[in-house]
Amino acid sequence: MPPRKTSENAGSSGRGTLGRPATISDVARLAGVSVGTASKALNGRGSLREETRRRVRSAADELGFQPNTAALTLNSGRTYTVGMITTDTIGRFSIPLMTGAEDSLGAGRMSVFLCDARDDPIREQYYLRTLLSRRVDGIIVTGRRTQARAPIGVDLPVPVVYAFISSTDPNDCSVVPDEAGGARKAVDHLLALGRRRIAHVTGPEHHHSAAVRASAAVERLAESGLDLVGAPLFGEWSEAWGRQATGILLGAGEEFDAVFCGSDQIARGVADALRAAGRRVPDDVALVGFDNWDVMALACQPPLTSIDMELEGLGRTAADLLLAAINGEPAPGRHVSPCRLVLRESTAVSVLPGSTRVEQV
Amino acid sequence: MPPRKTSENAGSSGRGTLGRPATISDVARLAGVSVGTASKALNGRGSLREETRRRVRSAADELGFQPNTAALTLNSGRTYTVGMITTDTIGRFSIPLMTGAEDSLGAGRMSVFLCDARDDPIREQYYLRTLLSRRVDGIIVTGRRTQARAPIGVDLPVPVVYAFISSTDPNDCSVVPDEAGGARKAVDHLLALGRRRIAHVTGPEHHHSAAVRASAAVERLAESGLDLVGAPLFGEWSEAWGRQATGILLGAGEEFDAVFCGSDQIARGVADALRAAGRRVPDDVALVGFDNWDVMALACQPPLTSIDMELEGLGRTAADLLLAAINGEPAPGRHVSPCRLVLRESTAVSVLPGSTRVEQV
DNA sequence: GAAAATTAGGAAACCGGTTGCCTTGAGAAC
DNA sequence: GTTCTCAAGGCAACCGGTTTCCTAATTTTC
Repeated sequence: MPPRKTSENAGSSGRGTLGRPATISDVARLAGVSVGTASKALNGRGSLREETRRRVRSAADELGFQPNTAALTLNSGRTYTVGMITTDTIGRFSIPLMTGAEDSLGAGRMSVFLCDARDDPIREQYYLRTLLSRRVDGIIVTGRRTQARAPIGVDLPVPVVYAFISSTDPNDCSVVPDEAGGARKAVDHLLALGRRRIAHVTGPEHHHSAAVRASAAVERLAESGLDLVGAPLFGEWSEAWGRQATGILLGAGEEFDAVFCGSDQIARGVADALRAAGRRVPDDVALVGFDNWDVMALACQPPLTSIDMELEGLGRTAADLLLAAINGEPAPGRHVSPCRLVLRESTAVSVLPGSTRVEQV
Repeated sequence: MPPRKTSENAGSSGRGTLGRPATISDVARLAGVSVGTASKALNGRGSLREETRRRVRSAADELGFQPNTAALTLNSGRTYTVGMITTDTIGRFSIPLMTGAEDSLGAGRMSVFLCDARDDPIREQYYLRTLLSRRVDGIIVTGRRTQARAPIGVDLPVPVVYAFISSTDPNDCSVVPDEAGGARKAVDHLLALGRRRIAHVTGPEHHHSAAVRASAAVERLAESGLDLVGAPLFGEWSEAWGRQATGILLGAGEEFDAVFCGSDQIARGVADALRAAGRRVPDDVALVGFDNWDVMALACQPPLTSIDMELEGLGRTAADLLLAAINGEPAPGRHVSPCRLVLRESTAVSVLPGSTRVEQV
């Protein structure tokens, strides 16, 4: 019985290295078995002689056979792919989140579709449709702000996990940093150092993170019967604002021995302005930042004690929750994950320059 | 003639919104036509009555039908997907590259697989196999350093474009910034300001970018019959090194009226140290950085003139070249794309504070 | 030596689309 | 009334795998 198509397989040369990738038919033909048998041999199914399996395997090796994922998807229904949508531009916060998520997913042999929606709802919906059309197994939604946002879609056919940002629908699964807890840790630390006159400089009042961190700080002080020095100074997330706010603090005449800042950039501005004004950090004024952004915290003079939101861990957690949901074990609700205090010279008088210590909390 | 499978479609409710996504069979059934006809109706093929097309389209809308990409892939051979491998961890340089690439690719209705190889050759090869198994239409390789690297694979069945980094194989397609040209622009600018005693502080001597930028600067000065003040100061890519190098320069006793720095971080360190030493920027010493990293350049006192490598444009170019190669028009070789000088106060005496001007070059 | 049990591997359906070819039916031409 | 034309749409092959079912050959059993 001659093979039906004699046209293409006249020469057996070069199929594996050149031209189109090898298919399982190529493997089967080379091994002298049927396609079904080849499939069984490669997947350890069916009942085959060991010698046959070996022959098929070596044929596959020779041709560099890699199963076509589209075909696998078509009859398993699974794509082993998840979509990751950053609702706003990929930036400093998204990177560790993505890295962490990619880490967990890669270990689970999942691939990641990257979508950058750039704060544009239309792009967001476009990407959502694209991902659904590609039948991703799940979706991770991230963003630059922790503030809750409207769900990206309702009744979606795949599980969705929100990372860093959260969904306004309490039944959605969100993973967020415990910013309030982080702020409390910062104040705790300053209090433990014996500082009692603590000021707070942070970002815009309408910014969720600024508001949460500020009120947590105030609350923690109140628990110790203390007040903030002045009101929280709301401004921008910039060094320039840090410098400016320091001027305001110094000009107000009220003494202060510590400043808790809403971001490392602000803290750095404060540090520069304090130094320019002749105040020593940490001797006269202890300083704590937020974000633990290495570029800022380490370049600051002196290096900055800061709160780390552990974004990479957050990304991993989000991915793990998504994998669980894909496997039929969803964990709806807000999952809050703790922040970590990172000690550096800006609060520790006796630490050697350049060293970094992490407090166990 | 009753339908063969009566089991599943007893109730017509909810198919579109719940359960598994609608297939073209669902659409065909609802519209009362065959699957083939439904396909033709939705794609504008074949010869059908307009009324039939409308009926099918509205059935598709009602069910929220999105064609299964795996099925499309299977018979077109194309996945409309490209892989993006960052050879080292996703970072500050990768982001604009990715954003730019994603921009061009998204416009071409391609999706992007993100792979973070973290400087690990094993991860790199793992991801490469994964991408090939998924039959991506092409691959973009990026990295943190511009230095040429060994090709990620040989005789790959899909086109590859290297962005920012380049391949040691001159037949591969690479897109790289013209760092030497950027350095020349920086020196040009300082010379145009009348500065003649220019120093250079930069990163590690063994780092490709540091070496290229330094020798281009020296060369440009030589063309004007000038020498650098002292030798290039090679160190680290950090603010601390910028401060330290400034100390060296000041201590050497040789006068200088400008410093060209290998990075914005270094430049910022230099600016801080100069100010601490009582030298005014730009009046006494003009300062040019490299990278145009907004966080550094804008927070610097005064804001920093810098060289922008236009990474987002680079990413777009890489994506465009990849798309061209996918469509059968490869453009092998190194493609060098120009840098841009961004003017700020650190070199421009009469510029209003806070404003940014871009020189046309 | 014949019937039963076991094993190895092939044939074909299926996943969800696309497309070439063929059939059907209606209107036009004679 | 019969043949020809052409539009409309159905049928089935195909893409590349997996899996179920079945057949053929071998071995076991009595």
